[in-house]
Formats: sequence, structure tokens, C-alpha cells
Amino acid sequence: MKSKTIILDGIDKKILKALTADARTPILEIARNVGISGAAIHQRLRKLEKSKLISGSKFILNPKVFGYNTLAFVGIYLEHATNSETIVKALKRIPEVLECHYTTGHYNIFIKLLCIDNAHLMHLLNTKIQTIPGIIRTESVISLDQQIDRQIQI
Amino acid sequence: MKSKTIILDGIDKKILKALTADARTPILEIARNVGISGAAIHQRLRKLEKSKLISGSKFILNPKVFGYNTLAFVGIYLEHATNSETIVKALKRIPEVLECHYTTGHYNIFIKLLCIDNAHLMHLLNTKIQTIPGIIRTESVISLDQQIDRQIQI
DNA sequence: TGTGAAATCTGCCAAGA
DNA sequence: TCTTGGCAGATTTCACA
Repeated sequence: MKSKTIILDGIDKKILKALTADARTPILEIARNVGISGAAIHQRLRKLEKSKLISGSKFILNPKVFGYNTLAFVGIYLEHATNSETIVKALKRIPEVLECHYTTGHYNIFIKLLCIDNAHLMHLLNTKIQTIPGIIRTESVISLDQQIDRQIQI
Repeated sequence: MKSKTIILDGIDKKILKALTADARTPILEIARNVGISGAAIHQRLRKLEKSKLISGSKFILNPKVFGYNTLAFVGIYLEHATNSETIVKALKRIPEVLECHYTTGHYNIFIKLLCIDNAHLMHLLNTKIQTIPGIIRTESVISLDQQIDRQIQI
């Protein structure tokens, strides 16, 4: 039992399906739907958590209610000798940066930005991002409408 | 009370901060930290839910434990006369597609893909995505490592 | 908006088949 | 790995300040 492939049976899948849909689903409610006791569900959950398969739970906020309407992806080109970690550190300080990836291909770094509107995006790029030392150029793709948003299926 | 800007006071922010960090934080625990009664927290939560500010809660699965290690962003070029909705419908049937956006700029559609490895990604692109009628060409950016992953701050 | 109290439901542990 | 039993604590509602 040193290294292990995790094998999920139907019950595990049902538990995960319920909790990935709504993290506050009562365990006893799942137990009723699945047909085993709450304590058993609880034991399985502890197993799943130990296996790192579940990495947490979150309330999902709706950005539009806060007035955040412009989602954009920005590819970043760096100078050759730039220390990427410094760039990432600078990007972390910008709250609008939701994701940041080191990438292959055209760009060195690729980020996802959430802004109030296009003007806010432009302002961010011009005054906060393109001014970071080491960043040469950026290329933006603006999302007009998001059609799919989900996790891996189980 | 027809249209309303939502004003969050310090208590609302503490509630949201606790629940966006861990959706299963007990309400009474938040109540203790904030210094008001559990019933009051409950009332505020109902208000926040009604305002659509909270759009749900989710358990976060760890894709790496399932063997999913390659995250990629793919820009898609469509033929001019293509009905985008048909394309999106086809993309929805591919479980590896986690996000899908209509976009401005170079691409017509932009997606986020989660695959087992690079071979799986290539296979997906060649056999499932580029074969969708209307798709002319795709351009991929592969994430080597994700450094930031978060929601909007409150 | 807040509180406190009451009724009900959950979370979680232990012991055992 | 399941079940039962049980208690502490959580959720939820309500009348009232």
C-alpha cells in the first residue's frame, strides 16, 4: 500500500458528484440517496481527502454582481534573460490576475484577467502589466461570452 | 428596492472570506469569529444568495490524482459562415473541454483543455476537435506549470 | 438587523459484525 | 467496509427587541 492507483466505485462517484455540485450537501442526504449509512459516507470522504483527490471546497462568487464583466486571456513575452519568478511575484500583487501559467509556444507566460470593463483592462495592461520590467509585449484575447465552465468529469 | 447596488459591510466580507476559503466552514464558527449570532449570519447568507452574489459552492477535485497533467489553451479559427452554437455544442460533448469562450481578436473561440499528457492532447486535437466541421485551424498554448489560481478578491 | 430559545438534523466517533 | 448508537454541535425558524 505504498503507491496506489485510486479506484473509485459507484458510491465514491456519487459522493463526489453531489459534493462537486454543491459542497454543502449534507452527508446524510447523500447517504439516503446512495443507500448506506452516514458514517460510511464519512469514512469514504476521509479516505478521499487523504488521497488528495479532493483539494478543498469553495463558494463560487458571481463576478458580474460585483461589476466585473470583462474576462481576458493575455499572452506575455519576456526578455530572454528575465527571471520569471519575479514576474509572477509582480503578477500576484495584481488582484485582477486570476490565473498565471508558464507556457510553451508563443508566450512565456499566460494569464487570465478579470476586469470591470474594457477600459479597465486597457488601463491594467498599460499601467500595471506592461510596465513590469522584463515584459516586452502582450497579446490579448477578450472573452465575449463564456459558454462552458466545469471541472474534470468523474 | 427595484435595482440595487450591493453593499457589503465588514461582516459580509468575513462571511464570504470564510466560505470562499472553505465552503463547509460551520456557520456558528463564523458567528463566533465575527461576534454576532448564528441566526444573524444565516440571515445574511440568505440575503447574499438572493442577490446572486454567491452562485454556488463546489468541492475542488485535484486533476493530477486522476492522472490529468496537461493543461492547454486552444484558440480556434472558424470558417466564416459557421454557426458557432453548433461548434460549442460539439465541444460540450468533449469532457476534456473545461472552458469555452466566444472571443474577439485572432480567434473565434477559445477553450481550456485538460488532458492526461501531451500525447492525449495531440490525439484530442487531431481526432476530436479539428474534425468538427467549421473549424479551420487551432493554435495551442500548453501550460507547463500553474502559478496562480484564484477568484476575484472581496 | 439584531438576539435567544426550541426543534430538528448533522457530523463524527467508537465498537462490533 | 459496512452498521448501529449516541452525543455534541450545527442548521433553521420564529417571536421579539
